[in-house]
Amino acid sequence: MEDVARLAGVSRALVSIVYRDAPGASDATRARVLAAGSELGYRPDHRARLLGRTRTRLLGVTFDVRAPFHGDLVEALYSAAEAAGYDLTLSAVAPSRAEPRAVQSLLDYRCEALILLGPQLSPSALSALAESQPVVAIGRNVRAAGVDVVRTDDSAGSRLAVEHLLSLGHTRILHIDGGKTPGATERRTGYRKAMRQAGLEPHVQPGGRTEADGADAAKTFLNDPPPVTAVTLFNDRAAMGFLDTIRLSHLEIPTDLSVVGYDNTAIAALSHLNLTTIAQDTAALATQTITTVHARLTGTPPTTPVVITPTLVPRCTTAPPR
Amino acid sequence: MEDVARLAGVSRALVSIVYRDAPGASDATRARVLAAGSELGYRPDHRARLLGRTRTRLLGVTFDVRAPFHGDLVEALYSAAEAAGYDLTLSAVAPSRAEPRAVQSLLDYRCEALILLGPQLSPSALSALAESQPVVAIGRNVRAAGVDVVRTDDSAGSRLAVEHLLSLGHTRILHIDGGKTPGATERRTGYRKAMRQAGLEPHVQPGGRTEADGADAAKTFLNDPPPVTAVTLFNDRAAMGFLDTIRLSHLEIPTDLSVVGYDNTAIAALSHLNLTTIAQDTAALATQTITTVHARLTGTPPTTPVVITPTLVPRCTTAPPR
DNA sequence: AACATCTACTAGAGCGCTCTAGTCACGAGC
DNA sequence: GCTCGTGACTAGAGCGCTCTAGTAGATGTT
Repeated sequence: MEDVARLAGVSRALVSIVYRDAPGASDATRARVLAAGSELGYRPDHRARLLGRTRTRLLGVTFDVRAPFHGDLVEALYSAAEAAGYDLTLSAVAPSRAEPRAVQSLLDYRCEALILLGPQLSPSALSALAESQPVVAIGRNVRAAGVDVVRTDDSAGSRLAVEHLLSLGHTRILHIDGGKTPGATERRTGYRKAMRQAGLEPHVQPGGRTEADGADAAKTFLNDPPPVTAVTLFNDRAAMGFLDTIRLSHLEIPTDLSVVGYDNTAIAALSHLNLTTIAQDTAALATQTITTVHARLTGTPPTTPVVITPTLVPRCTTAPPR
Repeated sequence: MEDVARLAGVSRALVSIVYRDAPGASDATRARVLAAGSELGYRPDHRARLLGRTRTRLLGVTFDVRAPFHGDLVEALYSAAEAAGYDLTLSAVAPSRAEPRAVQSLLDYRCEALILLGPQLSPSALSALAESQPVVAIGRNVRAAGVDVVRTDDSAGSRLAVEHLLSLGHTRILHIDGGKTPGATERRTGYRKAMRQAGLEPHVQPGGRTEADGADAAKTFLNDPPPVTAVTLFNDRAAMGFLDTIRLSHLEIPTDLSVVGYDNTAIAALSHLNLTTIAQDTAALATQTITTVHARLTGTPPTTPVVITPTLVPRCTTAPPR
């Protein structure tokens, strides 16, 4: 910076002004400084820049490197953050890198706020984090003091799935749940409510959130087939594993069995899978998250939980029962 | 920091010493400072800490948020970096966030080096980046001045796949390639060489790197089935799309057709897919990458490309031809 | 007793920026 | 001619650390 200032024949402060696009420099000087800067290959040091400010405009995000849905969400968050003038720093959660570790590394970078995708931390751990900075949990309906929640209305999502199947003429519908995964409870109870409201008996089979869980569920299913004509699963990943295993049996999809996923991940849309699913509105989740964070940071206590309405994406794994 | 120093009755410098685990403080004082620190919830500001140092020990990583293999690699990189005393900062590449953008944001954070997973940038763009800091490309065999390469021996990987199929008795083997994806050329030519060496005629069908590409390839394949008994695909994702579509046809896997993937992603191992595949050694790729970066940063010019040998993971999608 | 050598600690500069509080020159207004 | 305002620019402190140089006191050495 010093060098740029010298080359342009101005003070360091003016270089700062020019690079911040702040008022207080004539067009001629501005051009001269920028020319000097690019000649020397100068780029302002982002960290030093933040050091002096109270506001860093840096948001920390934890995500699961293995969850395709998290990938979609991260992408949406980048756009939403940029639009609001925030910067994102990512920290991955993986089998060998637990969530507390991922969070700690974000804290070291003095993020202004923490955005946690489907956090598995206990409510008390989340509250403790929320004491030092705003914390937003996406996709998990957690009640923890000081923690804001932005999520999809999973109960409504399950209802959409059930109603879609009802409208096709199904009456015996099974739900294979997500176990303890964030959101699983809501999707399960949403299914139960929708079934009861239609005067039908709900049936829930334990499942999980990975392809392997879905495949296992399919084996259990095939082993002693319950008298159902349709299945709703916790998410697309599980649905994928389920479908793959079912295809190896004599059952035809959707003729013998209709299947509905959840999340509308990129994979569900693939022509060969063509999975009927419930779409979470990632763009809305992302912008609402940033809005919430911004409100917290600027002193206005935000009203959460923010609940986004999902939509049904009918594709080819659902049809009227035989 | 000031507050901690005051509470512990010492100078700021001593607090620094204690938190850096540097010599020069008595055990008693050390304990007192740490107690004061935790009472006040003090955590050193990572950014400010790096500011004064020439070495930041911060490595920037770009990865594709949609590629499961990148997820595996990121995880391995975290461990390798930590073991060598480096810190990682991630920057995602996504449809709405192109690679140059991801790289720029890393540069703003003054990373000591850039680690690019399967970069799509041109050699000249890569060289330009390498002028200001070390650049390592993982998984793409690119020749660009100053750019180090750490990759799997993809040619050997393809050979492994072909030899595995030969040993089962296959002679008519098709390769569905990865188009312009990094690594595709090596896998394609490796296949061709192995076939010719066995006195067989290579057959290559254009493909791609996503599930959709694999599914499309399967449609083309089924439309006018070539007289082959086995198929090797560019990667597991394409293999997955391919398999899903093939399963809808009359063809049985592996009885009528053997299929080999590439990458050994978590999905390939799932019981329902059970895909025979070529495993890239992510741990080795990661540690070699960190070693290379470290060598560059400490002045020793590293010898690259570093080429890691892949291994065959036989599972249930390959069998002797009918 | 005089000096060297440790250990435990502190003062203060410096990292690369931004920000506040100026200075200075020029022109407008009365 | 005097003030006042304004645009263009600068000096210097400060952000939260680390690092160098140095002090004070205890211990060892001859």
